[in-house]
Amino acid sequence: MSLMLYNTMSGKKEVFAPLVEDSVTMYVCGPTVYNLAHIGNARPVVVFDTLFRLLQTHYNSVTYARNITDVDDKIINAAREGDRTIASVTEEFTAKYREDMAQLNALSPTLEPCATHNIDAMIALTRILLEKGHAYESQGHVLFAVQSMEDYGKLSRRTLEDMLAGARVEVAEYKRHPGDFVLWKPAADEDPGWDSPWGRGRPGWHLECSAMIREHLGDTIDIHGGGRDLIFPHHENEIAQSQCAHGGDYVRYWMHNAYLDIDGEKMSKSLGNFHTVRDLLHSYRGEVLRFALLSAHYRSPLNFSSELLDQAQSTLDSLYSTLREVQDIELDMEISLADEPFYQALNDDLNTPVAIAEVHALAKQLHKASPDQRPALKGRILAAGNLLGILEQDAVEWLQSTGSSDAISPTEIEEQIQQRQEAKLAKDYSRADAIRAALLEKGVVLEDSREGTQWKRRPD
RNA sequence: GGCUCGGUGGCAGAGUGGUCAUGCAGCGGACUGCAACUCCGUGUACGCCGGUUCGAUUCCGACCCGAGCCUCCA
Repeated sequence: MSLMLYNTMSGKKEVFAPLVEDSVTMYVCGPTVYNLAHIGNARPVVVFDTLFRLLQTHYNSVTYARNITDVDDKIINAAREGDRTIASVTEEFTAKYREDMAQLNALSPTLEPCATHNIDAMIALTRILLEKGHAYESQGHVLFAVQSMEDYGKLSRRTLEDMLAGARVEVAEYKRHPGDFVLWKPAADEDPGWDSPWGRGRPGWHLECSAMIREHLGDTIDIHGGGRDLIFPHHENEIAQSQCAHGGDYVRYWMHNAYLDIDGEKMSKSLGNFHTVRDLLHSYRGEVLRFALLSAHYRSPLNFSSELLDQAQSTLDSLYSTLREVQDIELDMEISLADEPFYQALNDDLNTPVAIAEVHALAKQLHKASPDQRPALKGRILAAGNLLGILEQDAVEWLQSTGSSDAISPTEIEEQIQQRQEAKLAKDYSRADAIRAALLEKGVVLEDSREGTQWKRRPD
């Protein structure tokens, strides 16, 4: 089964094949650690985590790097405003970022390089670009000269002329061409900085990724991912830096996820529809957020809303209910992934909506299955869940756990169920119904079956 | 203005030149003491106008609407 991926560079789906047999390198642009991650930041994390899982079914070695940008104007500002040190800001938000992403069932990347630990590599790369005539010094800055590159703009499909035509920003006077971008800039004494051949300064944003990729993954990597907005200028400039510094291909497959809308509008602080992952986790479990993010194809815009999250919650509840039916059944994991429709969907450019539809199809089959078919179906559903990063929790726990500490306890619930059972046996249905209604009032739903009564909590 | 990309049923969201996405919600039925769960059934959905075609939501063109990028925003 071959994996098809849409490559932004070609604008087409392509058969994926790594440069080195059985070994894949993937890099995804990570956070600038100056505040909490919002739900939009979570989309690439969940998307590329799913790809990471999928790649591991194909290849023995998958190296996935996600950087931490821990030097940046915004960090400096955040530190200044909060009257705290740079390190305390970056440490706090790096830790919180990792916690939040773990809540979304995102596996840890293989590598998480920090910008500040790779300054030497950035200086080295800048030096090469200067030596090769692709960069120049000007007023303490080192700038990349876009005109020195033949095919600058090929990823975003724009020419230098297009960019000039669309320019709406004042051009800094130290630039030779308006499109030139900073590789190294001078640092004020009170700001973080490193000694370099061009004085004390710090790296430009684009330089970080180029340098860290080269340092940790090599001159050519297989997959580079991130949000659409990074295509220009960030990824375009990475290509310029890396390709001009050492020739050859920099990235073989470029992948970009679409944006999230909130209630049909762009997410922004001024519209008041800005949701941090941490905030949403107060109301929804991480798996619900993940499922919602996977409910649309990664290249389509997704309209994010509380309704979407409620739907995701209901859908997961129902899938977990299905799994609860077979919780005591031994599972059969001897499945042939290549034959699985959900696997085929994922291999078609990570078509998660179709993969999810296939999980529903399996759940439906499971409800109707004879006892001897159930272990295999359970195994197939869990295998799909494993790739999607969902359905990995204990079903009973999922259905019965609660966020609030003042909720009715399981012991009490069991007692009530017992009393209702007695009432039912005595044909005292009004009492039985009263008990059921009282439990429902407390968010507990009863489900009777021949084997007895089961319960679950429903969200408020 | 330039460059990209979209507009699918109440909501979310796949996909396709010619019977079906799928889920959530709704409605009807079965099951149930009644419910819940589950099952069965149920929606003249593809922005607008032309064109190509035996046939278009799917291809082509115009139009309307929306989004992203245009120097550090996933």
